[in-house]
Amino acid sequence: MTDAFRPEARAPRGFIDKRAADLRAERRIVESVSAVYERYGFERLDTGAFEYADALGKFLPDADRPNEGVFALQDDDEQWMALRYDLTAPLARFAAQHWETLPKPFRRYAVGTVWRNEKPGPGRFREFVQCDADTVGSARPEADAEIIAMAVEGFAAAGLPQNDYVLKINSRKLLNGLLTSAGAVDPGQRLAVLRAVDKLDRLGVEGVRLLLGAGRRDESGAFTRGAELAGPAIEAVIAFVEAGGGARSATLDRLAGVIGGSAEGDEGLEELGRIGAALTSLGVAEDRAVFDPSVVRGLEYYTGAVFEAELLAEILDEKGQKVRFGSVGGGGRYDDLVARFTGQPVPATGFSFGVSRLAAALRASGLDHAAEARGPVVVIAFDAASMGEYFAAAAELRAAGLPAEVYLGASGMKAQMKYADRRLSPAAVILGGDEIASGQVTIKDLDLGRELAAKVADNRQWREDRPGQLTVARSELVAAVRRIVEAPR
RNA sequence: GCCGCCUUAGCUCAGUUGGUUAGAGCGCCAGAUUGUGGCUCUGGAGGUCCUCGGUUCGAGCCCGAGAGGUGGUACCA
Repeated sequence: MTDAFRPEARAPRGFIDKRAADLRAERRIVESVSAVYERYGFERLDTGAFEYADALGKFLPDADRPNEGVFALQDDDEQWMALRYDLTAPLARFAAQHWETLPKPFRRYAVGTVWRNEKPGPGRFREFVQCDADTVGSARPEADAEIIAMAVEGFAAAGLPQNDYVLKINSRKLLNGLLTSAGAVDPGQRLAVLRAVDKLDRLGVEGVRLLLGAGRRDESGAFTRGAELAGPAIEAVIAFVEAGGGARSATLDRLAGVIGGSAEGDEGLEELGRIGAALTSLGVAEDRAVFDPSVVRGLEYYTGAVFEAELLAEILDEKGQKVRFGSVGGGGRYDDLVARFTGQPVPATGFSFGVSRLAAALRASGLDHAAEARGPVVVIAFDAASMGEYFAAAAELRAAGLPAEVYLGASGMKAQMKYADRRLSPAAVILGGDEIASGQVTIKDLDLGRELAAKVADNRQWREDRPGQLTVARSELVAAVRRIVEAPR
């Protein structure tokens, strides 16, 4: 027995345990965002956690395992399945599968857990919750505008103060036009330029300039290769990324000056113009949704407008260090995703709330006003012979809608009071021999007691005062407890 | 993946040039208080000093390798 195997009690990294308070915060976000989506006429869709790996587009032609980044396993028919890494790819699969019978455009929202097999960080998990809305089957820029408006409304509904978030909007078409006019034709070089542009907020203009040219060495000594653009081309790209800021129409005017002329760029400008007009009609404030030419987003499937939601409030960790949470939501237009399955191009656009990251950020920034989860009313258990009395009292409270439980541990009364205190119970119900004999019940208001205790230093007096305690007729139990539970704290 | 830093009690950490039985604060449990959560006092439990190997009479401390964590960077569909 001495050599018995003892597993270490720990969760895999990036997988976190969420307790009542965390879950309440997440649920509050999900419920408010879902309500916004439904108000805009989106219907809910749930799909399974697993998809075939090829449906996720995560199958390397030469590898016998799906690519890094997903959690994959082989079914008993040897097909590779993978846990979904977002809610968009499953939607594309669903839309392709049911395209003939769906009402089009198909407007759906989805709430669900997604999994990514990558290195975790602050606010970055390997299992997290997203809340998506997508319109499949509309190429109108107004569809994008509506998605953006919902995102802005969603953040407000989730409880973020007006000035703590912003939605940044850009278009892949602008970026493509820029790349062409900058003379970047090689796909690898185009990719390098996009990645450099994406880092503007983190590295600043000088860092981006280095990455567009020869490359950059960071403070840890690691070297990142640059895009090797020529000098004038670098300045053109810099002028482009710096054209953001201010009112939407002003940004568009500046961008037109920088990249006007290329066919794709002009197309992007026209679409952004229509998105801007629609945002104004929808009542989206100029400073909540802005055009920002440095937004790139992931590199794979976006084909037009791209959106990214950013928290503006500075967030400090327990040690007072600044924490970078990254974007708390993003999306864009992906016109080719459904075509992967059907061969027919289907225009689509959507946005995804990073619910878990947003909850973590709210928590870290103290914006999470949710009260700590209250425990139930605790019925103190004195002796086994009277268990019936305790359970009857708990049942009465429950029937009246008041959460209640009988203490089921083995400890004495003192420990039971401590237990109720730790559970943040509003009240303890004391049904000892004396009370039962006299047809009464003693109820202790734990909040009130806590308050009164602050003024009492002497232990004897504290014990004799029994602060916050009252004894009533047994028949008054529910009414008396209700008064305590419903009293304003 | 690459670079840096870190790893001692549940948590935060101290631990002298390598030298008996590895400590503190907080937390936890119990008692003072036969039926009362706070405060105070007293007592108690709790440790493969990350792992493996090496050097040494002797290693928490020195050396090597590995693992885990963390920060940056890369990637992020």
